[in-house]
Amino acid sequence: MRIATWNVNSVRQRVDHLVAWIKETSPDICCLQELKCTEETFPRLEIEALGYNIELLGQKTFNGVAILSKYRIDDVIRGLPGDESDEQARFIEIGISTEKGALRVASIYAPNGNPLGTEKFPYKIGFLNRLIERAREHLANEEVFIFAGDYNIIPMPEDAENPAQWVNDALFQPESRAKWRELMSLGLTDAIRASNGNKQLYTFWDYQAGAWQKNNGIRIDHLLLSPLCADRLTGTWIDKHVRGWEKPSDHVPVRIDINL
DNA sequence: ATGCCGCGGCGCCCGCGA
Repeated sequence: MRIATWNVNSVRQRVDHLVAWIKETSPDICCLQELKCTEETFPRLEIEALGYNIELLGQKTFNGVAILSKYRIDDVIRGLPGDESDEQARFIEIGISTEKGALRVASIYAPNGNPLGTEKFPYKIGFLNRLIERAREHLANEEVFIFAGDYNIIPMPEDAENPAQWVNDALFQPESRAKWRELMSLGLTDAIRASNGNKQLYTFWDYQAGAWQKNNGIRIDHLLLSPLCADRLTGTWIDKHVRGWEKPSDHVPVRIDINL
């Protein structure tokens, strides 16, 4: 089974790229972030024509997450549990069934958290705390799951071409990185790191200041695997070439194969 | 340097992203 995540930075702007990339890579399940549209304006027909079921949590202008699935979707959770007052569309989770057992997949768009010193940073940390709690519950229930998405965390210095540039940024704050370690210490596996050692690999290049041309990237899009999922990991890819397409997203797709 | 670029919107500037 092939599972992917991609922050598309407006799904309506990116629908041609999305279709082309799906035809190239044929993911079974695809998590999307930053739809920047509502349920009503999501390009449903174009995606359904490729054979996908679609579940999404939309929002006008900002955020928005979706999961495309070639498998029948058994159940859906819209919104990250733990804060009824949170109105931002940043989390959707589905359950599917395979011959080898059930799988849960979440599409996550963690808050950016900038600028520091505003309410945005504690909101980011609060969101990550709720995500940790969600993972803890799944582990306690012995669920097989994948938490995929834009975490807006640079886990380690080797996850940035120029780490010094990020020291005063919410993405690389000690508190953000500590939340990442807290997730890892639950027993989750960072799929890209598990199969690439400490190699410098990026998933995001800013539109500004020629970041792409200089390869001034960061790795912030991650697939975190529960223990049984990690045991079944057979391959990982970062589809970097997509960043070179005409009018690209600033993020590229990341995908894995698992023996499920 | 807080902008550089790109996105959406009761749009022609502004907030937001990372």
